[in-house]
Amino acid sequence: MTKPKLGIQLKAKGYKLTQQRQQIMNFLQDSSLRLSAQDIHQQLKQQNSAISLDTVYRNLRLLTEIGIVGQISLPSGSVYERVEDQEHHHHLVCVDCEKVVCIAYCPEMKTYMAQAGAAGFDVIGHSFEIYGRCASCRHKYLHS
Amino acid sequence: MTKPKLGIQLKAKGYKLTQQRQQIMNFLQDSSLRLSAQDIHQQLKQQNSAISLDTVYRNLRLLTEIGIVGQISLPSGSVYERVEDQEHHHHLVCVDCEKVVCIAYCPEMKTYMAQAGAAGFDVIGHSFEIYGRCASCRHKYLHS
DNA sequence: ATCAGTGCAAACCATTTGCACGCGA
DNA sequence: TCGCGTGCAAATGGTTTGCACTGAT
Repeated sequence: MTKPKLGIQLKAKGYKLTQQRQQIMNFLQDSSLRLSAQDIHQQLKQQNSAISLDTVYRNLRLLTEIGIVGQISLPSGSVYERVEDQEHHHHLVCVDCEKVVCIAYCPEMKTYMAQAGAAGFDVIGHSFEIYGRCASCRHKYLHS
Repeated sequence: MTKPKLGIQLKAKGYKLTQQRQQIMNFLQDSSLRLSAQDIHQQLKQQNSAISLDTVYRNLRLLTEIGIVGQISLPSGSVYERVEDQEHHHHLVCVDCEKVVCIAYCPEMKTYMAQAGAAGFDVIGHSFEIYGRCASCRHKYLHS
């Protein structure tokens, strides 16, 4: 709504706004969920807008590189979410059920960024994920 | 720093202590780095202790399930580290030359871990990488 | 002696890529 | 029109699995 239109952001980087890219972003826009490439492909198919799986992958990759979406790696593959700079956050990832929970952004992260700057690094992005077992999986785990 | 012996931990869960498992753990023990299955396989091969890649995968999986090692998913695959390893550090990764620079462990990271605990999460491991361009690559980049 | 663990090769599955055609600017 | 973007199919690469053999207890 108040953030720059997708088309603008793409054009600024020299990319075209295609139907497929629009559809993918609409999808990530609507849902606050994190979706895999396959999820997106499936669901678009059910909306009668069949776009190829390759294209979904290609565009998720592009959108990730541009910084419009964020990629989260899981043992079974990656999931994606829309990035909003204002609401930057990180994740807890359950190694059993792969549930992903957001944790609040913590200003102390800046300590790391400062070190990066001191090392002469131009920071482009960063990833931070905590892996573990969620409460319910831990319960199952202890009883097996 | 005497933690339970590997053999004991395995036996407690009904698993055997095999040469291969011992070798893999020795490896993770020694190195403070996080290694991929392939890394471990390669390096063991160079030590004249050739164990099959499948076995490395199978055992890393087992050790992860038992909670002896932590698995970290990255887009290019998984890396593993010893769980008790509190003294690990994080990295700056140059997106151009792929140079990796270590940065010191920062106690503020505990703030995140605390949040994980509050969410009922059993922390097994975490991943934190800063992506950017190193000083020399930035120079080249600006002149291309 | 038994059965979990191993090696090998083949299978799997998410993701990437080469190529020819189609569509956005 | 021009060249990026797409679809298709085939390739890739990390990881898993079926099977027969080996080794730890």
